[in-house]
Amino acid sequence: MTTRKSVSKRPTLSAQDEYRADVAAYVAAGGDELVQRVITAVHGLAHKLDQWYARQLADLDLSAGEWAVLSRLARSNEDEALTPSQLAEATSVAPSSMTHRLDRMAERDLIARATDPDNRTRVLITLTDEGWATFKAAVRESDMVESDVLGPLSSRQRENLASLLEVLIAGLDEAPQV
Amino acid sequence: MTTRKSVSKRPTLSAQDEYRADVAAYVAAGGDELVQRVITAVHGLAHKLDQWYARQLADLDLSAGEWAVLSRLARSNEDEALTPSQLAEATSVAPSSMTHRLDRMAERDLIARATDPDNRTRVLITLTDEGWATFKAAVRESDMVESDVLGPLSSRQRENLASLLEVLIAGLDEAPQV
DNA sequence: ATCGAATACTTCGACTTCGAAATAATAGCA
DNA sequence: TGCTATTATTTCGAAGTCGAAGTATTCGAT
Repeated sequence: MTTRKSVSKRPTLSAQDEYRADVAAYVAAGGDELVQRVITAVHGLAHKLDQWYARQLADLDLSAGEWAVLSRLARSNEDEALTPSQLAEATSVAPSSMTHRLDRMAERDLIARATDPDNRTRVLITLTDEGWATFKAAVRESDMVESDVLGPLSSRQRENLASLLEVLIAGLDEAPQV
Repeated sequence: MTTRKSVSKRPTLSAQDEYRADVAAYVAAGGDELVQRVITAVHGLAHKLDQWYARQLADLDLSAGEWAVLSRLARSNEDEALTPSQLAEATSVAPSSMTHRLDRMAERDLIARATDPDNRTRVLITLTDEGWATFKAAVRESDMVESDVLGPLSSRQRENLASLLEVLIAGLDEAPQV
């Protein structure tokens, strides 16, 4: 009985093993080790979180793109209304795609369209009560997952991590066009 | 001269301002502040990096998805060949999408398809020399951008940041199905 | 006041992705 | 060996996204 090439073995690497293999490959190809550890970890985390969000948003019948619109509107509904173009820019999508996305969201009464009285070329988008409720529900659900992810860190470590990341965020504005 | 409703003002918020506004909105909606600071920063960084990658990859005529395939193959070409399904899983895409993606990549001689001699149901994908060269070129380009992003941190801080993130990565395997 | 350029959104055609059904080959069991 | 269940990939139709062209409104110069 020879073992006949164990091709069917596929143990599904753990997130940690995936991470290590990725870093190794990037370093082997000429990347700096410390840089690759940080960047690969950031991507791995973001990606994993995105997968979880997608599952939770599906419960609320929202796509990631729709969530992005809700989220962007939620953080500036009172003071300033946003136009479709601004939403497209903010959520990294083409203006034409935003038109359709807003169509669907208006159909479901999550947002409302109104032409700007001061400039009738413009359309102003606002969150409806329904939209607000959906936003808050999503945040509360997500916060639970996110708290779990940060579970292994103490309060002090979280503070430390947040500070380091915020330094990088601040630095993003330095050299905008790379 | 009245100021007549400054609607046309759109100063394009800095990455830092965007970050702060997002955190504020999530906290207002019921999220934990420290958690939201970390998570929002991770997402913001990943998103910004993705934008830069997209620009660089465009130079090499690669989509983000094609890069994902190249990258996954590059880190395990010697020991194990991968099937389309495994690549689909690894890059978070439907198997049917992978079929088309591999079609295009094979057309450009970045990858090669070969039926597994041990199980003719399977197709094994490998990187061609051209594929390898493209992978390495992309890594070297990306590493420059990434180094810039980490510029504001000292070596010691980078090490600290990497360690904290790696704790979180390790924790992802604990509670897989949320 | 009016013409032309600029701005903002939408419509259109092409392409990518998805999920489900179809196709092909293997593995296990009688 | 022959039959059935399983595994793996591809094909197909529906939906989302993109860039470009189209439409409507405003702004500025004459």
